[in-house]
Amino acid sequence: MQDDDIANIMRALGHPVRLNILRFLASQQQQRECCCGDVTETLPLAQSTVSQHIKVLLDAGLIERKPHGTRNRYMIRHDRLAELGTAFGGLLDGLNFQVPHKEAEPA
Amino acid sequence: MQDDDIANIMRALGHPVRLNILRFLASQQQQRECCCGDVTETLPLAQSTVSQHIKVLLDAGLIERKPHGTRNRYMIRHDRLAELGTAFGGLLDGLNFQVPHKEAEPA
DNA sequence: CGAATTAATCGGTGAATTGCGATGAACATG
DNA sequence: CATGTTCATCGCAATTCACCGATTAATTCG
Repeated sequence: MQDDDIANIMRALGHPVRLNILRFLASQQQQRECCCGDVTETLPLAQSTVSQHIKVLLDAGLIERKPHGTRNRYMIRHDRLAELGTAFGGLLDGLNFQVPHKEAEPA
Repeated sequence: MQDDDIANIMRALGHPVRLNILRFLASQQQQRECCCGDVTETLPLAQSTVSQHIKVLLDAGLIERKPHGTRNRYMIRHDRLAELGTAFGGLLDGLNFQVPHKEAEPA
């Protein structure tokens, strides 16, 4: 992964609302897939604003959209999270620090 | 670490120039401590711009300043990188939701 | 003290981000 | 076909970001 890619992803993660969205998607996706409205309900923001944040996460490749009827279902891209983990580990390694690697199986 | 803190640090890491600065500091600090001018030489940016980027990294707690004569020496805060590694690992863990064990259901 | 060095900070510009309400496309259903 | 639902997208305003040159504070040294 290039510096630009890493920086892009970092910027996508650089907003509390987007962290919340990611965590919400992660917590719900055991049972169901969430659409934009589901996310909006959990936040004190307008639908259009949430949609924008979702777009940022989409562009960063952290989530994917799956159209389903009149609504779009969003899900976390675990493959990309794995990539990110590796890249981030590499970054920290490069800064002369060993990453504490927990071995979590990406379901 | 709070979401806001994580988001702040992510935003600080969300610019290629700042990644370069961090890596440069890391690469040089084996031999010497670097001042703002040293960093500026390695980048196609004005001194004031580099100083701004350094300030962002300072505010995020990723580096520290040590005044030394007429110049300031900057060094990476490995303690904070360790914290960040832990927090980031926790974040990814939270997003890579664990699939419950098949036999783990309470009878 | 005066001159030089270093680098933070100020002021300005243009672009990007964050938020909103409103609009419109896509789809399901009566 | 008309209606309702969902939600991406389009302005729009306010704020922040990235960059620059110029200035200024602090320090060293002659």
